[in-house]
Amino acid sequence: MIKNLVKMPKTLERREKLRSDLILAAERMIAARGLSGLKTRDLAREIGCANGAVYNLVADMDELILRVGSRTLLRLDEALSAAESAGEPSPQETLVRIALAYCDFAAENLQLWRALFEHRMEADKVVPDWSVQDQMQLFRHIYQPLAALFPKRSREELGITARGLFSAVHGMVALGLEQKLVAVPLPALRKEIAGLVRAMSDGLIARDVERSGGG
Amino acid sequence: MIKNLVKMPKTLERREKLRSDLILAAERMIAARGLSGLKTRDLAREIGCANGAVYNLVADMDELILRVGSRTLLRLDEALSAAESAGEPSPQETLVRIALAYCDFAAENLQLWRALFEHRMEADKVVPDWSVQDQMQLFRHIYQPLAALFPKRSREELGITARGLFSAVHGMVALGLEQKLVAVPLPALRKEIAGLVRAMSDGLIARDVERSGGG
DNA sequence: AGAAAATTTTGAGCAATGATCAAAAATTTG
DNA sequence: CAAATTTTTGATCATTGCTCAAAATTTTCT
Repeated sequence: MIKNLVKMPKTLERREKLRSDLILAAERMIAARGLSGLKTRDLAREIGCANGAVYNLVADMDELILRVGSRTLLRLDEALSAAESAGEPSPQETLVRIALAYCDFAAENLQLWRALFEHRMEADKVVPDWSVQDQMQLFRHIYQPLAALFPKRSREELGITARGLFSAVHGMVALGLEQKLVAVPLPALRKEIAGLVRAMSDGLIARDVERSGGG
Repeated sequence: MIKNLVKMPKTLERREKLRSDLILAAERMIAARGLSGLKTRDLAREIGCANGAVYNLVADMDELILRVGSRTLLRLDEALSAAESAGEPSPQETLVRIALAYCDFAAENLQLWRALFEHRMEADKVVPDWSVQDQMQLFRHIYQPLAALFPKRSREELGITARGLFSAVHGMVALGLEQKLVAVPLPALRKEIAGLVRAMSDGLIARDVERSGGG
């Protein structure tokens, strides 16, 4: 029968509250014990419902992990936004600040940040659109300073450069924070990143000038 | 009782053969179905032994995955070595060739390459030394051309730069081959990588000159 | 309000999986 | 060849994500 959408029945209210509790509990659990430490039974106990009830709130673990990822991406986005506008407006230094903010966020939210990249969708299931959109937002922070540095480049070229630069920084952070390869002290890693970002943008500018005129 | 080490009894022979079969089967299985598609029962069936026998050949799944990783790293090392010496000897172009070789290897061995980074040791177990050593070897390819470019830098500084550069390329390959973010066609990715590596080394050289004299 | 209908929650249970270990099989020794 | 030793086996355990019939709850209808 058709639901009364105005009264917001107790059931729906409770459900929304529970769903939100579930996502928060999952977030805490990943932060504390890593993606592989996330267990449905622990979650159910934590939010006070039956094992099976988790699947009334969320289609499966994949969705839950993606929801947590969405929250992590949102916070990351905020951190990058803050870095974008704090400090001197020079595009190069803005790029450096954003890179360092990315590094700091990853270090401070290690497990949640890792979960973003470790998680693999169960075979032949596609990542839902809302999650993909979340991810794409990140490049936009880096896009603006790049556009200022390279006014002649097309939107598409800039997009490619932005993704490349972002990926390079991501790699440095990823391998830098990985204890698998030699663990690097955080200050050293930050210095390394700042140096390479400056070098990359210097190099890109030099090649840009070379290309479009001044020899 | 004390084993006769000369006769190489049938048992040991068989065991070594089985162990080797096991690792090869695991390699094929990861290549075909990804790290998460690796199952002990399938492995046992594949090499023709009982389920439990897998644990006579290998301590646990972690060790097996590390053994496969060791083989993958060896092949990667060979690919990078080949790139190091093929083509013009200019250090910059050598760096570009190595980066592209890394990219190509990852693309051609996608699942095995991913397994190298996806795998996480079970909680509070340490990666054995032989595996760590394998991993460190990779930086050495990039170290030599860098030493040629920056003769004044100390061994330690060069090591840091080498790791940074390697990590940056790794990041571009990792996010570039990840269908999670927008899938990039391989030729475009290679172009992007070559461009950024050239820019990075240009930038690094400029900053080096600036630092140690001409300015 | 109260009974019937519809919905939601529950938790026992399923299937898959990594790992174990007592018993069976094979090998070596004497 | 029989006893002693080692190796292999596969039934079994514990853990998981997930399902689904039954129980509990909520809503609807009179």
